[in-house]
Amino acid sequence: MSAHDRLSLDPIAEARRQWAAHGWAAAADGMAAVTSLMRAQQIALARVEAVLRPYGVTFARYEVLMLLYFSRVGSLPMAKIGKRLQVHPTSVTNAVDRLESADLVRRTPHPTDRRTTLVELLPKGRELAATATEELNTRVFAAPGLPPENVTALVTILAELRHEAGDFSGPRPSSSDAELPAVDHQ
Amino acid sequence: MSAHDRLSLDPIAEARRQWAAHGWAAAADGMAAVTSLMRAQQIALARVEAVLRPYGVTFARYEVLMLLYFSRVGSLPMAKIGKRLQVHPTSVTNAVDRLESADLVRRTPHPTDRRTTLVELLPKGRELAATATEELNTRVFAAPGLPPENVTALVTILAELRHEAGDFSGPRPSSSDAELPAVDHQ
DNA sequence: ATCGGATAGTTGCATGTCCTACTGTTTTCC
DNA sequence: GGAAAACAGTAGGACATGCAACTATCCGAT
Repeated sequence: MSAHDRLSLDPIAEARRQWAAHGWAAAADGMAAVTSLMRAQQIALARVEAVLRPYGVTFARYEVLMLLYFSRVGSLPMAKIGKRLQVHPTSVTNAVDRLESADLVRRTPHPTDRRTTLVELLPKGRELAATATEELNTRVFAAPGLPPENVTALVTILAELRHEAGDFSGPRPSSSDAELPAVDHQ
Repeated sequence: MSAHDRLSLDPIAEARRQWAAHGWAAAADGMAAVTSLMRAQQIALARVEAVLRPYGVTFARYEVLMLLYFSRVGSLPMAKIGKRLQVHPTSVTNAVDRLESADLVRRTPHPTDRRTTLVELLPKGRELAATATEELNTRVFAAPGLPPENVTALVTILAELRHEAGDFSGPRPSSSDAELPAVDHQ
């Protein structure tokens, strides 16, 4: 993260220009979109982690915590966590290892299936989740640096991208919660 | 990456619901936006890296290559690369180390400033850049998994986010190349 | 019942990113 | 001029992520 030295020109717009100049106009927008995604994620992640740092957790671990926080029982199998967060099983192992070291969660054997390990949210973890969320909400999520209508549009567009990538098979998101973002092309 | 097992419901929409249910409605959209960004970046990166893998480079290294490819002289100072790509100096060192090992670039001393190291694109690197770009363009950038108008909208919205985050000080992107995406909120 | 395939988790390895700290250079300013 | 500040690049350390490989367990088809 950290915007080491502000540039005068948008580097992505610059790259887009280069793409067009080299006869790759058809791919210029796609390139710009992918590159923007990379950078925007970096920015968003940096903001979130800045808030979470004092709590001693990263966004990845925070997500695990919240998943458990929302689950009625307060515990979930590792595999289910990985599926919900859409990350590799090894990432779950890593996150849970660290959360366990910090006494925020605990591993428990599954009562009937000896293959699966349950991750249980401990009181300390539950409290951290609640407190950190409050702060994240006010300092980042409630003020993401975009006008509300663009936030919604962003979510909708990315939902379509995620759906297209096979993240979930449910209904196309565009038609349910929000409307398809209709961009006014001048 | 990898969409390990497709879920029936959109996990982010699910989280958004939970947020609202817990009295955090004001932050729900922001949370969804940030989370979507994380996942979308993962998806985009995975697609790109899948194409680049046979070439033996990652997206980070590819970006360095392209920067040099576009520079007239074919060489740039490390610091300038870091600023353009908006990454930490140590990341540039890392990428250049590997590119140099693969004989794609070469480090040269700066003629007048002995602090700076120039990175020079070698013929092999130039060729790889051209070939890989062709394939990336056709396999990813030209078909990013979104309708063209949404790709443009995405780029515009993210440009605003990046500008807001201080990535560049030039003109607000929304008013120059593309129009402000006007989302129809039904 | 049993064997083969699917599942759950872990470990080892490679990568990228950032941060902090440190060494040289160059520039700035008194 | 000369000291202080800024700048360029690198080394070491902490994390997260993914892949491949491996063990243990469960499940289904024969």
